[in-house]
Amino acid sequence: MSQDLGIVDGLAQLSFLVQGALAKRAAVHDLSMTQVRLLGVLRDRRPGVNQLAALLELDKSSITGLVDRASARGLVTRVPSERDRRAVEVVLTDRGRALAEEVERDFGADVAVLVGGLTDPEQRRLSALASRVIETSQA
Amino acid sequence: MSQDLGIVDGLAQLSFLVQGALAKRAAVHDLSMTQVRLLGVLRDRRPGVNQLAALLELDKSSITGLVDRASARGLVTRVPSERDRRAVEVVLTDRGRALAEEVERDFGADVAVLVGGLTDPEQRRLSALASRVIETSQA
DNA sequence: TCAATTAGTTTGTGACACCAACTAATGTAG
DNA sequence: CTACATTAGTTGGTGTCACAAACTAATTGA
Repeated sequence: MSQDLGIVDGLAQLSFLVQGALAKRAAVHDLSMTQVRLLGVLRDRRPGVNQLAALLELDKSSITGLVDRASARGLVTRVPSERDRRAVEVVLTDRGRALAEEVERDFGADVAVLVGGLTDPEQRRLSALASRVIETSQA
Repeated sequence: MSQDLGIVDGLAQLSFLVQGALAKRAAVHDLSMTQVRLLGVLRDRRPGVNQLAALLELDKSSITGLVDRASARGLVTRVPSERDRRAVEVVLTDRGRALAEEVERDFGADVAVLVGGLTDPEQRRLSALASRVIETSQA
């Protein structure tokens, strides 16, 4: 049964599965993948526009519209920086935080289903291997 | 060191890593993620527009422009169906196939680097686990 | 045979990506 | 203490890509 796809196709297809699940959960709340990443990144940071551009690997001009739309929905706000009158800090609102947490919960349920065919030890092994790969990439 | 992120964050972050690598390799050739998926899907199929929409989970009206642009670059062609004069078959050209293979090779190199921190048996285990998850999702 | 269905395109709207050019504030060299 | 360069962020222009609704043309079926 379990036709091994090889590491390249396996990881590629798995990534499409996972991203697809996340995108669908996000779409329920009219969030694009980029919006999800924005909310995710803001959970533990209050970056300026330029830092945000670096974090999301986008052009800074793309950030303006992204934050505009999220801000129009009350998910984030622009707080003027104290030390630099040119700069702003982009900050998650309570509403934005709540929405991020909701999407995260829903997505977690999807992942549970996805890996439901694996035994608990296998799930732990997969989690550990994924973590190792991520860790490597950060070095 | 190896802080386990848990299965949810682990798979999510891994999927962003993998998709990011693929997107960058594709961007070198001015291919969007959707174009890559189009080329990938056409490797072993010659679907009509509606089937393509189902495969890519897009609206059929989105397919028209997608195929238009790929066709303008000589990557795919529209072949009129023999049996149904309304229908077309979207087919990969030699150029499209060559490009798809090139992107696949480049991306394969990225994956090799990504999992380079794992031993060979670990890589096989990861590949097997990924394959199992994918297989489950197809049932 | 003729109404309903199906295949695909067109039109219009919006999100989102880029680049280049811009304003305003900050930094720094002389 | 200016004057110039740099930095933060926005604006405007272009193109891709997604959707929905309306359309044309061919096919099906009652």
